[in-house]
Amino acid sequence: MPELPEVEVSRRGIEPHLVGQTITQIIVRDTRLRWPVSPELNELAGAQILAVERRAKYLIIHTTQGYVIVHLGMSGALRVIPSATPAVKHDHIDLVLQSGWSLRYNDPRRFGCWLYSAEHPSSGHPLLQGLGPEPLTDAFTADILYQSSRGRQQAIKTFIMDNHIVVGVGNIYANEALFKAGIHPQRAAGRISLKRYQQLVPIIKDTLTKAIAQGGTTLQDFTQVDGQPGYFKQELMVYGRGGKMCMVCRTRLKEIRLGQRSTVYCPRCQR
DNA sequence: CAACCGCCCTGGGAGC
DNA sequence: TGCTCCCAGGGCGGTT
Repeated sequence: MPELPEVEVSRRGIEPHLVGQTITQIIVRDTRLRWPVSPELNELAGAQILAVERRAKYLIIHTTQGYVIVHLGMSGALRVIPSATPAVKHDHIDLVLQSGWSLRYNDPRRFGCWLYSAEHPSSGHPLLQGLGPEPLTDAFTADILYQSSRGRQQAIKTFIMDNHIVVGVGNIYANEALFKAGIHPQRAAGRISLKRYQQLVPIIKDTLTKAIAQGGTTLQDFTQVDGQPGYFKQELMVYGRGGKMCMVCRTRLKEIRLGQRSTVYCPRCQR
């Protein structure tokens, strides 16, 4: 399940294969993604790819004829493969390149999207409006979290997963970061001190950075663009370990549901 | 506005 | 072995 690290790993994987290439053809085998695949994509044949950017969990492919917004949803994966490679089940879209290679999108659950935007989507596209800061930039600070949380009763876990507050922190990394910071996931965001936010913010950055370096977290679906799994799963301290022993204090980890999401924490280490 | 909940979807695992 | 049920969850949109 792609969160920010997995999307960034995908971006880094596809970028060198895409930038400078001319698109010779777009093959859309199934238009039924989260929203119907933009028909305008068919007109990108002949366009040259200028850059592959990431904003939150969106990838933005810059071309000489507009922009493509790609979201991997829950189960989307991008691979770069020789163009003649036969398509398998759930291979919904190919971006065929002049190099003889294609960018191929596979998405069993079809929660992802491929949308066309004539203008850069950061300036006006509804999907990218109102997003919070990127967690791996200097714009994401303890002060921001502290200020925007004052007066809020919302649990800290759903608070840091809210894209209006900070983007890209999904369920896996929210669980992991709160464990490392020793913060109980149900604690009201508005009742956490600046000092604790000053501990939490570097931990979030560190967790995401480390996950990127490991190639992301592979649970079922995610693979890097060469098909290799990510290795961050080995680093997980709480996610997917409900009922097992805390790796730090050997207390049994608790599992609850918070905002419809499975939440695992150590009742002793996290207060 | 804050907070919550339903929904979209398929594969995989558990249970019978 | 094969069926049914349930769960995974990002993020939009609707409701309280």
